[in-house]
Amino acid sequence: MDFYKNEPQTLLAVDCVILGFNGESLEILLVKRGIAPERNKWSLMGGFVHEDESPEKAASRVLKKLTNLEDLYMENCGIFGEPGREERRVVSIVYFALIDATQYRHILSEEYEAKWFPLDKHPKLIFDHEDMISTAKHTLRTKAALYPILFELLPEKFTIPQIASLYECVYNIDLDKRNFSRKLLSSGLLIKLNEKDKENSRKGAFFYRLNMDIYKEKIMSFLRYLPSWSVDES
Amino acid sequence: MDFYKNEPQTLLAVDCVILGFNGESLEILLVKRGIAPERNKWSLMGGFVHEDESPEKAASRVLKKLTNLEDLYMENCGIFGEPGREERRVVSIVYFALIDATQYRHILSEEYEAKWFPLDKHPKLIFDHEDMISTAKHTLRTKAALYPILFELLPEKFTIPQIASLYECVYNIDLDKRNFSRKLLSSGLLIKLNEKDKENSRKGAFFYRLNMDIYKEKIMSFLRYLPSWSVDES
DNA sequence: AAAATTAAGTGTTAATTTGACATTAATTTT
DNA sequence: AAAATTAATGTCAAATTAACACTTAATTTT
Repeated sequence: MDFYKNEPQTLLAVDCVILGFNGESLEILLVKRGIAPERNKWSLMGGFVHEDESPEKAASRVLKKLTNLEDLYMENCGIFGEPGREERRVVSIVYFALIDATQYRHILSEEYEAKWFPLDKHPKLIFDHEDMISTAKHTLRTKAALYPILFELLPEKFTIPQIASLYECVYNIDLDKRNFSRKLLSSGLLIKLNEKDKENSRKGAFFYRLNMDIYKEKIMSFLRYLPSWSVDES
Repeated sequence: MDFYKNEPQTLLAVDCVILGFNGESLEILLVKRGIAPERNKWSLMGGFVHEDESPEKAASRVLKKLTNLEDLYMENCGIFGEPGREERRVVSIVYFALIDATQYRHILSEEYEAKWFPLDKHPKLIFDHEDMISTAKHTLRTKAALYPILFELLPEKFTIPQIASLYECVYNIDLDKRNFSRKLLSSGLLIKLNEKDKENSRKGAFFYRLNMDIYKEKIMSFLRYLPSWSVDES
């Protein structure tokens, strides 16, 4: 049986807001668009959803094609489907992806003309891609307020000053590093390594890595208006 | 010019997880499906996205058709597009909607066979609609941990015991009402009215309403790892 | 080689917030 | 009028936070 015969079909695309952190500031990976319309203009990396794949899968595929990376942290952060947002009706599902800064420099596929830009100072983009970035930023902030996802932007081994400046970037604030460090350490989320990062300071800062068990536990653990104990996560 | 000529098209649908609160527990509004396949089985209210509307618009339309309510609080909470989730390939965008319990009883459209069920004890649903409810619950919890959206489930005038039991429901916990009340009042979010709810207790509890200015201010104001002051929300 | 410099990391303390519990207050029912 | 019920306020010790000072480990300059 063939159902829904008279229902309208639509073009379905994904667009990726690919974010990285260079230790100083957030960056976004943009590409020069390869197809018409708006060919050769800067845009988010995107693509159409194939017939045999989910949108999420499509986003992974597109990301892999550009960066050669798999299993990136990725999350849906909006759906753009206003009629008229492109010449032809296309509903676009937007994902943001977080990439570890230290790996990405050399992995870009040759196939695309791609470039990292400062997140707050990038070229004009096609269609409503600027709005997509805005919602991605917002989702990132909301999510990172509850879940320790910003670690996805850092290498496996990172220092506390690194995390601090990452949080400062994302929320556009100044942190008291001393209090921040103490708070972070008391969470039990970090495991101290016997090794220092000498790149960024004379004294050098100890490397840490994530305690994945605690990482998973921490999810949903800081709910406002609620006592912090025992939230049933079913 | 006609772009994207050779790209595949797909059926795009919306499904709505409609939640209400009856003072005691959360409820979900389900409908008996009107079309094949799976006709006459219980399901989420849904519909196809028309050619001239955005998915969000489609969800509003579908919601209005069922409840006659407009401007409901509504939020995307997932995209279900695995090939094989239905007989035919359909990508479904899921929204959850929050409805004020005191209004909804008499507004249901005659056109649909719809019924409120306890959220934790509802009939089996078609396709992957159960999963949709799970993600809706999860999104609700995450969102409500940062934003005071649960008020959307209450009437304009509400009492503190009402909010407390709502939070108890959503997070499946017991609250110390005394501490909860103190915390809530100190947020400045509530404006005390000169009127009591006598329905639910002998003494009666004072009604409050939301201070919308503070409500908007509160957004993003309780960030873990960050000092609570001055988060630039641009 | 000593002194200056830089940024990391640890301490200290007062103020605030939280959690646990007790009491008082307003109303209806008996 | 007493009993029952639930709202609302109060108390206090413990925990957490914010603000600030100091020490430490290394490198660079003199």
